[in-house]
Amino acid sequence: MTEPLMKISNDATLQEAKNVQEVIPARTVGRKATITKEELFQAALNLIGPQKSIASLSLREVAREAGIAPNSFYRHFKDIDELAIELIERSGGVLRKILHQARLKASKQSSIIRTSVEVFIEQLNADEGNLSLLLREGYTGSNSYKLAVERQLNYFQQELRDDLVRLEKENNSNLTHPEIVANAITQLVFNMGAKVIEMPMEQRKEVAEQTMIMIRMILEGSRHLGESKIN
Amino acid sequence: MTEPLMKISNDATLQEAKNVQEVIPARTVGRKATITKEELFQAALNLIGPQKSIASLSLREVAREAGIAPNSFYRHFKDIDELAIELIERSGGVLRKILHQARLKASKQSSIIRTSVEVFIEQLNADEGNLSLLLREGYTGSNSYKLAVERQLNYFQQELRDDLVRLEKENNSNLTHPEIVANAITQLVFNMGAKVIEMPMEQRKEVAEQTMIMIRMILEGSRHLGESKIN
DNA sequence: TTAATTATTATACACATGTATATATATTTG
DNA sequence: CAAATATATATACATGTGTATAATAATTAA
Repeated sequence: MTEPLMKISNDATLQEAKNVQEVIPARTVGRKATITKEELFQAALNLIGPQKSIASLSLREVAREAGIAPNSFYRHFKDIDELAIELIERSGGVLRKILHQARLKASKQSSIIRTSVEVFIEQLNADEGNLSLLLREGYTGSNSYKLAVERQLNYFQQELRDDLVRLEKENNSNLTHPEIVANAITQLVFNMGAKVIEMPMEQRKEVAEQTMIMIRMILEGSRHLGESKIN
Repeated sequence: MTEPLMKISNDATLQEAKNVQEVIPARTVGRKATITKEELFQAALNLIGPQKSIASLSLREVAREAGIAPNSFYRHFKDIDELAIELIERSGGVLRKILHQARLKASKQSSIIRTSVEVFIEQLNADEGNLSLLLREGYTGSNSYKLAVERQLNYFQQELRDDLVRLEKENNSNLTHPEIVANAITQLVFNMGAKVIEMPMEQRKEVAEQTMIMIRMILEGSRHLGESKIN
């Protein structure tokens, strides 16, 4: 990044406006925003694909896609990075909501697995943007991206853990290390998502079935590790 | 252009030192190469870190790091992409060799897990470049990067599978779906690697222990799924 | 309406990139 | 030794980038 050669001294108004806008979305004066954050999010999501990560997005690209002048971008985000972080959080929220609902519907344990994995894959079809974003940015990009993704995965993991414990109690079974179980499942499911994202439908099914077997292994293993203190 | 303060021009010793290069192309005429592919690999590895992926490497950056003029790059690779693919393959090879040796030393099953995971982490300390490369490029970047990484993980997975089957036979145990088991373990271990890469040592230990528990769950689960056809 | 206010765009600049072309230099062959 | 030739560098250019500064247009308060 290039350093500004000279700082402007008399645009305090500009900064003021930005802060106000961030805290109080209801402006009382001035021109109405003709472009919203949401539109910029969408533009970014359109551009991000299997090939393109957030890190490789340029401000000008996003602006172009959104149909605005490059500089207008600054009215909404300080940076591409700032947009990225907010986008990750948005995507995580959307996703968790959907998956949690899916798990709520499942009452028996066998179907919690199937339902979760299947909903996950469906979601992949419906809205690739959100997911592929999360899947990728956890591994590449700046530290702050990773932290943002990790936060989302932690939410997911914790909710899964609670569901698992509840279901096991209902079934009079007993998991050892439920957090670790939830962690492992989260990893495998998200990995599956990343892998599957560019596959045709038939192949997706197959990978999904394999992932379900893995999950069953983990659950079974977790129950048995408790019994027979091996290794 | 003021960049190259240091030239390598006639530094034959340096080239000699890096002479691990397998096959010498045996030119018969013309000027001797003063810079090798290996040096370009190293330059790239130096630059790639937790923050920087191959995709974000520029040709000029690599050339700068290697101490050569930008255009000299073309003598060895057509592209940054071409370098990337070869680098991925190189890294995969290095890594598999090390891990396979670790597994050979293990005779009992309990220690195959521990040994593999620990060697993996050690390797992370010693040579972050190779590993972080593989860990990242599987999820971002062009399709060809992903394919290259997938190829390496498949090798790894297959070797692991064979080892597991052999060990289970020796122990008179019996795994169901050994390929799936190997697949799951591979995913978890590589994920762990990616996560652990920026952690301090103490924390690494802890994550490693958790991963071992996951692996044990999978192995236990795999044995028991065979017995009691549930779900 | 008019003036004030502010979002958007236009223009401009310094810099980094990939690479085409030309040139210099080191090494081997004759 | 000199000629041949492979390799490295120098120079240059079109293009893309982030962003500073100035101008324009839309909206609201007066």
